[in-house]
Amino acid sequence: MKAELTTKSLIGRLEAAGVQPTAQRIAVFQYVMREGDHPTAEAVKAWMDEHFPKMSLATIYNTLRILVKAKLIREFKLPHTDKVVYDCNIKEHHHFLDEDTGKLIDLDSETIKLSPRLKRTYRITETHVLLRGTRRSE
Amino acid sequence: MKAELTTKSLIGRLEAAGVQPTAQRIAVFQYVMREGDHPTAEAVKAWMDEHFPKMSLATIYNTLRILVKAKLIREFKLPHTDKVVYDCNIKEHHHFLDEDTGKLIDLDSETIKLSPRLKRTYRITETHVLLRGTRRSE
DNA sequence: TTTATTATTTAGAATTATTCTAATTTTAGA
DNA sequence: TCTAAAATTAGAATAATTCTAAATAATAAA
Repeated sequence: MKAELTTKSLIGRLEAAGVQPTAQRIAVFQYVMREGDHPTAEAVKAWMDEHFPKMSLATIYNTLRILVKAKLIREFKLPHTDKVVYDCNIKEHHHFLDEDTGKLIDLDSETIKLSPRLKRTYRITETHVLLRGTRRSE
Repeated sequence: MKAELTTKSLIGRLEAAGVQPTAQRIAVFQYVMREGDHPTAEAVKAWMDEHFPKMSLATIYNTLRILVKAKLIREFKLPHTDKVVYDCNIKEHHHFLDEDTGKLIDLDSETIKLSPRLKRTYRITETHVLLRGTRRSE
């Protein structure tokens, strides 16, 4: 595991962001950062039901909201599902939905370019992109 | 009004698409094609309450679904709202959300370019883009 | 035309993800 | 330890959309 993803360092990050590191918050943060692959609140709940004594769904939603607000994780509303997806990647990036596996893949920001004319006409503050398709066999 | 948007021609398009042109369907289609600017089902309902004797919300949802399936209009799930938005523009295109006015603006498909590397790695079948920001004053 | 069949519309119930409420529990500080 | 503030909780509320089953309208057959 990457050094920055130890429980200790994650607690440090919560504190640095002004978020009290309760047992529940540590568990949710840890799951999204380490195990979860673009999890939904539902996926967090399922994991907690297995690995945490007892966490209410309300706490999961509350905690995810707090983590997003603190910019420790990001949330995405994507057009292929009604469920909000959480992402440990807080850098600006895009998504590719692999239709074979159903998995979301992060795409680097530079893989998509806006035309200069567009940037001249609009002051763009947010860019949401979801591509769908399949991986090409190599 | 453009010649192709007369009631007669819209009825013709419904028929050509194998959709029986009932009064309700003509009214909804007409509204989305002519008056509505990226309307939601709610907006369609509000308009019908003013201009159509009596149309149930179920019919509005049914009809919009039928029109989308027939590829006469398109629907978009955008990340800034939970409401589905309908669009008379059936060509592949993107959207810009003007944060000053709240209005959606259609962007030409060519305003956004995917990197060649990306296209080499993935077979992309759908591209969803929403940009947010403000219009630059000229 | 009459009748039979099929398609459409409808009101209201159901669904689903998420947020809210109000009460309880936990934590931190004096 | 005691108090106050913060966090957690169960369950109710919300909101957009879909579903259900009954009523209405339209089309086709006799």
